[in-house]
Amino acid sequence: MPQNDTERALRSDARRNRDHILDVAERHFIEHGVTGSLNEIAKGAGVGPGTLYRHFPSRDDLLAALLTARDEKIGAQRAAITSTVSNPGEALAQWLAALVDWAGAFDGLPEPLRAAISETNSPLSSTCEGYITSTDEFLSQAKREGVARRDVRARDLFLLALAVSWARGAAMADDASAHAMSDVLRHGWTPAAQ
Amino acid sequence: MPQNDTERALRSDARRNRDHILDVAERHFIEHGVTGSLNEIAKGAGVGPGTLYRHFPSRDDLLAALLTARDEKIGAQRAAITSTVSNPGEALAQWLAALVDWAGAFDGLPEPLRAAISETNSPLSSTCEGYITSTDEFLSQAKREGVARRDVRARDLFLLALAVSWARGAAMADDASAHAMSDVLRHGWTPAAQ
Amino acid sequence: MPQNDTERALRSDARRNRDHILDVAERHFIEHGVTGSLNEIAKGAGVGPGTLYRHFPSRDDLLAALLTARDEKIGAQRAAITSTVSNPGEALAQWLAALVDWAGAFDGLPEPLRAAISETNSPLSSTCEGYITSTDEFLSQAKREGVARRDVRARDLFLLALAVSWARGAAMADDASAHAMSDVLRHGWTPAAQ
Amino acid sequence: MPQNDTERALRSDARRNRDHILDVAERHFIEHGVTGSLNEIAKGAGVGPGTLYRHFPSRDDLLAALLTARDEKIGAQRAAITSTVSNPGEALAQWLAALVDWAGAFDGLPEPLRAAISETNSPLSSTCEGYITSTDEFLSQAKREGVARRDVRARDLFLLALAVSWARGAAMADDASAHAMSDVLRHGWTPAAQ
DNA sequence: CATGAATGAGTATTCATTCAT
DNA sequence: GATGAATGAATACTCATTCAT
Repeated sequence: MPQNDTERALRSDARRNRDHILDVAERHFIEHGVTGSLNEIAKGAGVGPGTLYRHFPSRDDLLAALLTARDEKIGAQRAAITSTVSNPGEALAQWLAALVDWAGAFDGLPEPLRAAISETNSPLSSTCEGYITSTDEFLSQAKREGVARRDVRARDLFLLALAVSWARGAAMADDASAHAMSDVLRHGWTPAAQ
Repeated sequence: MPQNDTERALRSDARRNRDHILDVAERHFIEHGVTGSLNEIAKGAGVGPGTLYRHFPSRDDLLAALLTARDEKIGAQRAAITSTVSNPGEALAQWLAALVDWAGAFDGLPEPLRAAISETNSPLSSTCEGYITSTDEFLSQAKREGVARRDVRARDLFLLALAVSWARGAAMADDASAHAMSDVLRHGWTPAAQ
Repeated sequence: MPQNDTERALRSDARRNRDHILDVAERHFIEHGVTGSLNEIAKGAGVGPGTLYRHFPSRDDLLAALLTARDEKIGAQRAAITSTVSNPGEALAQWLAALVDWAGAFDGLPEPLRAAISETNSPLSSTCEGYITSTDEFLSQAKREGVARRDVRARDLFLLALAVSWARGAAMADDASAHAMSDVLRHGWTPAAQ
Repeated sequence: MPQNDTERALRSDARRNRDHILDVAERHFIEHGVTGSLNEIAKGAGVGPGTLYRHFPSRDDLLAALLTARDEKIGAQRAAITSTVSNPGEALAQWLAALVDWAGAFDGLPEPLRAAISETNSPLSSTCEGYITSTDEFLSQAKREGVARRDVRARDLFLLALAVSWARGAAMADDASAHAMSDVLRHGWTPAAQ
């Protein structure tokens, strides 16, 4: 029986399907936020909901895959910061700004990310842990140089970056606010020279 | 003594109903978060959905009423801070902490509050505006005394308080994080003595 | 006891209330069609739904009262036709046109009118019967003069007038159609000279 | 023989479901009119509301499907008229009578049909358009033979057929009226020999 | 592996009507 | 006689998830 052929075809089809689903899902999440209908995504990708479900058993799996695809981008940012920014304080600041942007990729993305921090079962957990680790590297370096407070923890900074991203999420359209909040994150609302 | 009760009821059995609905809604929101079923609340209060709808045309109306009922509490806090805390920086810090607690009354509450900031039509809008004004009073005083940065705006601080409250949400149960985030909000992650 | 005074006041209030309700209901029906919410009308008139219900136990009672108020207008039309149009065929045609307009006063009005013809219990029944009688007068005269077919009945003509009004009801915006249908009603779709 | 049945089911259990829904819907609409509850139909068919919704996204879709199933019947009537009635006037008359019957299949059916004429988006629109076209064919032929007035339009005749069907509705149960109205439609209320 | 039909609980919302005040 | 609070059945519609084909 020529199943060999069939199986190969299926595998390549599956791969193509998976990638296509991701493309469609990304567009859908950008347009409708992360709570958009999964069935709608399946329909948009030309597959049945069962196929979507097979590839991504939950919404978080889909999100995790989408974020993994973006790993490269923020990874490049991290490398660029590491290699070009000598001031560790500035480096941490830029990294946190990158995180805020990253979590703002889709409307409502901060929510499942926050949830994933507390639930080790979520497919987004490892994603978050990875970025918490990165944050810790920048933070540790900053602490060593004395430009970050010793009592600040990487996990909290990551969570705050999500929070700032969440706060931005509103139909704010106010760039000033966005910057101001990141600024408060860095310096607090107390004056630098006090 | 019983007549007193009766007279109140005579004036309006609706009053009793309304209060009862609010009680039930409060319990429901505490247990199931602000997205809990309104019909369930009506059922729990022993009234038809129409009655709930008559008193509170939208979920936000219900939330606004619930928060108004708590006005007294946070108002008292504000008064206490004003009268007992002489340091304006500390006063602002305590006020923001009170706000974070306030927005954490129900799971998911920060979300509609954030939305209400951008929509002038929401019944929660005036609630938010009131607290933004209070924040501005504390902030202005702090600026006058030079213990708050001049480029920080009350609206952004309020939004950040919501964001911290949001970040606290879920099964965080980590008090250290909660305090740490409020602390970062005040001082940033940079050392005080720089 | 000064109930005499009170009763007089109530009566005059009631009268004013009734008239005011009718005014508001007319506006409401014109804007929202005859299926518009009765409670909304009560609210608009500044009375409780119970008051509306007391004056007009059913929607049809309200419609009947509204149509009675218009009796004068169509009555005047009838008188004018009778006194100025000598040709009985033309008179019947004009009367039917007046009926079509009358039944088109509110969106959806033909529906309860049609129902009222078959139900003797409806408050609209007597209204309809009255106009059927008027139609019969015009029709009989036309028959006597040989300008109306003997096998046509007044009730059917009235019903057809309602039907034409119903057909117009759609967002037609097509005056030609409106006239054409009335014309078919008079002459049929067969040529006059055949 | 049972396999035949099974194979059909294999090809699509949905087919059986769809047909069953249509059967139930037809009975329901006949008994309760076209405004009957869709959920009730779903329940009656033993399917969830989602299944009904999947097959027929809107009430009009369901009606359109039901009418399509009757296409055959009225199509046969049209063919019979065309082939057996040589007099084009009589042919048009019979076709219009067939339309009146068709639109009277369910209580309240004329209403959505009328609405569909003005809305190009309705699933019933194409159905209506088709029958307007058929009407035009009969009408044009009649005009060519001089037995229909040249200023009568097919769309208006179709609408009038709906109107007559509408007028027949409710508990009329008066066959004489029904015939009379169709007759007026053809000849008007003026005598043939004038 | 893919399909997509089916599920069916769940939610918000409306409104004529009643009746205690 | 007036009020208006309460009723509560009823309806349309959604969507994650399953599973027979």
